Amino acid sequence: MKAEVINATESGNESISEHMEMRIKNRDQLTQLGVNVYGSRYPTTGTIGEVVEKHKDLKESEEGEEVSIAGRLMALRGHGKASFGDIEDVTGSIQIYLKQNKIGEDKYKLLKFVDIGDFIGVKGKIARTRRGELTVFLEDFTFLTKSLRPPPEKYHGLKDVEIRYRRRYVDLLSNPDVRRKFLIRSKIISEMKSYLESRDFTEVETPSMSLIAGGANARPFTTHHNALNMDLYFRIATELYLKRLIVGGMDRVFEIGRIFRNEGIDTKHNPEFTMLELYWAYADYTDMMNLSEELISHLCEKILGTHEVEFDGKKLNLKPPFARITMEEAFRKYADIDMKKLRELDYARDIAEKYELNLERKEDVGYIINKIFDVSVEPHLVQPTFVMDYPIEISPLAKKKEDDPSLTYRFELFMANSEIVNAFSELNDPVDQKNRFLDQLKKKELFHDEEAHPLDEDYIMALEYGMPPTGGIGIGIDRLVMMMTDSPSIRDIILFPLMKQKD
RNA sequence: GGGCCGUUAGCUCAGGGGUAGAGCACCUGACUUUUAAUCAGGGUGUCGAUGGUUCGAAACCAUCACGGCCUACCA
Repeated sequence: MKAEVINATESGNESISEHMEMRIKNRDQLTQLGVNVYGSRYPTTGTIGEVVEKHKDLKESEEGEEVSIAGRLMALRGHGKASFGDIEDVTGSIQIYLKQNKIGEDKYKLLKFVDIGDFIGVKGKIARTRRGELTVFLEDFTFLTKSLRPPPEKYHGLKDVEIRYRRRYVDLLSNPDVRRKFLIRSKIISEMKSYLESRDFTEVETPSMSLIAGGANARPFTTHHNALNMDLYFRIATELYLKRLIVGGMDRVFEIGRIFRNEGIDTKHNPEFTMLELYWAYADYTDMMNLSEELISHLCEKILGTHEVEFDGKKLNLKPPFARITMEEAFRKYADIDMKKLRELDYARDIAEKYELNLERKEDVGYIINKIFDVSVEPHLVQPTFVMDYPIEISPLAKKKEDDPSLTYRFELFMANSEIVNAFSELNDPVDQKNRFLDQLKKKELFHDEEAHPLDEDYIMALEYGMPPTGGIGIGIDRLVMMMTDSPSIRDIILFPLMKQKD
């Protein structure tokens, strides 16, 4: 018996706890009584949420309709020949009441073998108890699935962050707020799609694996295709493929895609994350600013019902228009730094030293300016703010400004001191683009910069066919979800974050 | 990568050289309108792992593993 038990339940080398043994015994007792503890479909009259909604005005003396519902048993309160319980599905939870003389002595005895966490189907009339609680007065119940492991404590839920991330299913089943966050994440993405589709954008899918990983500064993951005997990279951005589609005449495209970057992990970074990239022909970066503030405020209104969002103890007002400031103005306003002077390498180095920046030998003026910006200006950017006109060296895919070729038509949107959106008027001159790529290659050699953009000859060729003036945008979905759900860590809004192997 | 902190029962946590603790959960019994049900009884444990110090280690020391926060890099 014991051997069979272990066979059926062992996962890894873990020993069987007393709690599991009790549950396994209950399962076996039921099986011996001819009960199928892993039942099949259970036709319901609706979800628990629907039943609760439908009967929310039911008076204490009234009797509601007869319902069949299914869910996970989350609590059981025995009272001898009667018992209360709570069952829960994704839409909500409701109390159930079982009385021996209602469902019969034999059936009531089976309750002894029911454990919290089991899935059951129940049938009965809706009414209120003496305390006014909406309750299904059971006429019958059916085993749908036996649970062999005890759920976490009902009051505190599962707190251990390591187990929460490694066994998200336990986190989800015991912490309703976690479930709520992931449902919001899903809504944000689906609402984003329908919003963009309503503006005539077409959703597309571009390759996740290719010979060149371009479109961003990042180190890629590598993999290998056996049949073709070919090394491949996982994408670090969708940008260059999407712009090829603009060349091809798909004037408004977007992709909400998984991106992979082989870099550090912290509260704001997971190796795989999700980004919206969107390209709009005949538009420019001012259109992108309008679009991003409208999109973000639309999502807040539609999903949260408010423009006031609290994140990390900071109150954010996401009602448009968002503040717009050039990088040069931002430097002056928040750090009393003259950005024009920063273009002199020696001066930039001095300032960088003042901020105790580690420059890693990447002594490129644009790079240093950006680093100084990160430490001197970014900490001030709590309310949503567009920072415009980035240095050309760190913006190799953006069109340069006509009145100042050291800058580009690029902006980033900051909220709660974090970058959420990166967008620009796309560079569509193939000669300029090729030179920018070559500059990146020089950086790669000069500074051993493994994150520099690679040269993508096919992309240049595409530009040679002609890409209309285009505005493009990238939105970090994970960061946006973090803001909208007040989640301080990216791991709280990625269902299965990457964890180190244990044992 | 560096610094600090954590890992004790199924879960939430206390304990800090001398027999392993509490609440919830669980087990036994009582209870036909409870809801963090109640009442009476019962601790169910490789104290993250491995070494060391000690008469004696969950505790002290060392190393390792995993995790968290801060920091550095990146979105």
